[in-house]
Amino acid sequence: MSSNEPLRLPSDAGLSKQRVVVEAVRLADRDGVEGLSMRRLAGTLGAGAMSLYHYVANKDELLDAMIDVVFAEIELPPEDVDWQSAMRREAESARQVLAGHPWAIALMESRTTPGPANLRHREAVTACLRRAGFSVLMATHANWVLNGYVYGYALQAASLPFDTADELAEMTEGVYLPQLPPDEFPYLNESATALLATGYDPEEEFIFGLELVITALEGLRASA
Amino acid sequence: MSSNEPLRLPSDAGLSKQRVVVEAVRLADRDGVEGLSMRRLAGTLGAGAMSLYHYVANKDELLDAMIDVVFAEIELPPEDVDWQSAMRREAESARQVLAGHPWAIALMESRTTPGPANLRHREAVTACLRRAGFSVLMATHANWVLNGYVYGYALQAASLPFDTADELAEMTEGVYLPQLPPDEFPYLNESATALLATGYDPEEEFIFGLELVITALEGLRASA
DNA sequence: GCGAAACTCGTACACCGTACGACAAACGCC
DNA sequence: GGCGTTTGTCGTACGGTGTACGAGTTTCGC
Repeated sequence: MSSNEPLRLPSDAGLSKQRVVVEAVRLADRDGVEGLSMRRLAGTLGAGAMSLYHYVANKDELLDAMIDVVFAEIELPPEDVDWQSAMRREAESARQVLAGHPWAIALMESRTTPGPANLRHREAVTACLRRAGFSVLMATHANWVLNGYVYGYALQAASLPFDTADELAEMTEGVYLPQLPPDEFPYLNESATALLATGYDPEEEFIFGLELVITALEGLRASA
Repeated sequence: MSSNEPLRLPSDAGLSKQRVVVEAVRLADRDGVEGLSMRRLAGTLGAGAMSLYHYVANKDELLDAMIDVVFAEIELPPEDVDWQSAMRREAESARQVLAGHPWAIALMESRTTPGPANLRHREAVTACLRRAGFSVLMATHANWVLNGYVYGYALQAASLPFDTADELAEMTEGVYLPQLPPDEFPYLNESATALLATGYDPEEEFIFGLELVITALEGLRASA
């Protein structure tokens, strides 16, 4: 290096916790969370590795902050519609966001302290349910079921190595079906074959389960 | 080290892929997956680190195998009962197993190729549903919903830093409630307070959602 | 008995998170 | 202006990681 001036990269305007975390999210989106190292992150920010520690206590705190950035991207349930529409919107938004940051799902397991965006989000969902007439207990149940379904769906979707229906068709034909001989896996074979013929839309699949859950919850809205 | 003989630890009877993977699971259960290193694993097996690579191509393959060991622990749905009872048993077993290996949930996201135990399991579940009268399409839907709920519940449960109702009460009173001032989080505060008063059983919570889903699916059993 | 295969593992390399402390720039205050 | 202090940067170093490589040993088939 030639001089002692900061040597900023193109879009650089000084570091900040915000900038560090956002860039970390971008890096994780591109290379996965296992490709995210303090040195590489610092590199893309045009800084030395140790400079990051001025904005983040350690890598764990960085990961926590990244998760909260992801939560902040999820739409809050709108307040001017019935609870079912509100939950649909919120859940679909969550699905999309988690699909865009697949690493976030795996990270959620190990980070135990919810960030501010997470809390704000839970508050808004709980508020929506309570105002719709759910009891405190039933709102807690509903929260568990809805979140469970959304996270679980995202987890399953993230572990599928394709994004589009075409890719799925290719994989099914070329990789999955050959692994499912009809004598050993008759039913899975049948499913895969049918799925190949019918086509398949992950968003539709999500909505199916979501409607199922929402409808079932509506039946319990007035219960204790 | 005094001599050139293998120097086996107590319960040692030679290495094998089985032994390596099972010990890895035990280590992950104790120290979490981030505490699982090839060197430490080799250490507990009384072997050199590089010896493991004779049974496992690399760490990723080890992780895949560990996941499949976990899947193998989950009960298959019994064949001699109605589909609802069978799914209840299977889901409850899955919940227990995943609660016992919390690291497995986070690992599932990144490992994209299902192991043999996983496949066998999916086959058995699909068989159960098909025999109960679900159409191919509806069985696929049901699989997604059920798995989604179970995984999502396990994910949420794993990210809670306590296991017993007592610990939860302590945490709620000492840590959570103080973070939920009534003016900023009125509804979460209300929930936490109620939860503290009523007590709380994670297994009951799980069963609530499970029954909800199973009942809703029963209504679609005869649909296309 | 001997060649080959199966198995073990010491060393080395590139990379990781981060403790420590040296350094420079910016700021508050006289 | 000067000058202490705080704020921010980062080079170096340490102990860890996964694993490539190859040398060593044991076991097995003939």
